[in-house]
Amino acid sequence: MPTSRIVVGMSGGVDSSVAAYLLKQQGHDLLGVFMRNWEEDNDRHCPARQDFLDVLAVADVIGLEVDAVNFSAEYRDRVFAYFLTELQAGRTPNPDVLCNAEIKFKAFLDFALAQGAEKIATGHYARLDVRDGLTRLLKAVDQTKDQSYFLYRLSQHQVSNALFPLGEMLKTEVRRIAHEIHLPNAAKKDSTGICFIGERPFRAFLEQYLPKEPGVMQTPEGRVVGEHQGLMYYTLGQRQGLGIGGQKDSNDEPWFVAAKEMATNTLVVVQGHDHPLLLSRTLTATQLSWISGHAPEAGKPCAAKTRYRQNDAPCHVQTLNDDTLTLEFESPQWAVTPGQSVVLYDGDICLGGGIIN
RNA sequence: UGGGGAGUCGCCAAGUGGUAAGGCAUCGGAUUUUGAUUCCGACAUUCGUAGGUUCGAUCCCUACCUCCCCAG
Repeated sequence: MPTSRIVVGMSGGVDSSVAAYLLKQQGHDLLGVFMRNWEEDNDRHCPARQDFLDVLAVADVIGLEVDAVNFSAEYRDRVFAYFLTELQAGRTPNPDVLCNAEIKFKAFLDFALAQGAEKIATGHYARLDVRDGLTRLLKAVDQTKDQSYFLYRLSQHQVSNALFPLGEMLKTEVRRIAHEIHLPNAAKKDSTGICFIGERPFRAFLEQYLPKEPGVMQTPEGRVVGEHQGLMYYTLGQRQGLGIGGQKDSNDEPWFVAAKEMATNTLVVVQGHDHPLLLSRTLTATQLSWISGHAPEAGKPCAAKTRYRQNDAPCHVQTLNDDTLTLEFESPQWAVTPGQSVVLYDGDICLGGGIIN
């Protein structure tokens, strides 16, 4: 196998560490780069520091040259600003989708190419398959870890310059390798939370940027059952945090967010997981992006995820033009939420998708 | 003020003499590169207060406090 100059993005977690190790084994000219993309005015817990130390420790074990870059300004301007704007509009954005399109596979890719790299690599669980000059994005072999959902917005240029060494592997194998070669972070817990920002109390964090705006929670019939702290703090289908206790003359079921009425600052809540207002058979999406190179044909059966880590649901494209897509599902989908991404698949092939309206 | 009813965990709610169900909420954990959803676990030595009856009371009796309804 011909060796080439590759820059691998390293987060300090096991996945990117093992990805780096595998590339190193293949004999590539490898540079590991840590991205620090979030600066906090007064950060108490600074996991980024520990993460970078982990990267250094891993690099030491596998014999890797490392560097660090900081795209905080880009992240703030291109990802976080959008995140806040969407929330203010009452929608539920997925910042990680944008983070991939704007930071990891744009700012970072540009940086790597400028360093003379041929490709960048990451620890994403997804596969790439080049065919007829087109790079196809496929689901990971480990279906439980598949992250193609987060990558659907990449362009052919972006994806054709990427490598995903873990796409064919199971997470359990990755952990095993990490232990076998004695990586210091072999047992490190998988990271969760918004990428680069991390896990933190969501409401308290957002209050720093979006002031509270309390209003009422009411049923579709108009009965007031509580008070909310601001519509931007809630997402459709949310159960936790509503604080609605037992009601007189009511059943025992929990309450869920069914809708946000921005005009009246009202949170509409319904009782029961299977309430009809939580289900929808169709959706429309805009800001379409087709990683497969072209839009799917209308009427052709495919499958779609309306939220990460959901099973693909059988559906077909009803109508489609350059900027709007309508989908119809075979069975109603739960809590289809504006701002989230809908991603279409043809089997293992990720076709692309858009932002739900 | 007179008559009636009710006071059990933050909320709803069983229990009505034998030593406090359940649900919601909440908290903790698992899962998870989006705030979820889902799953698991924790959660009233105490039943408005003070006495009394009883071997034993949340459950019976008395007084008081509070709330609701109807009269006025």
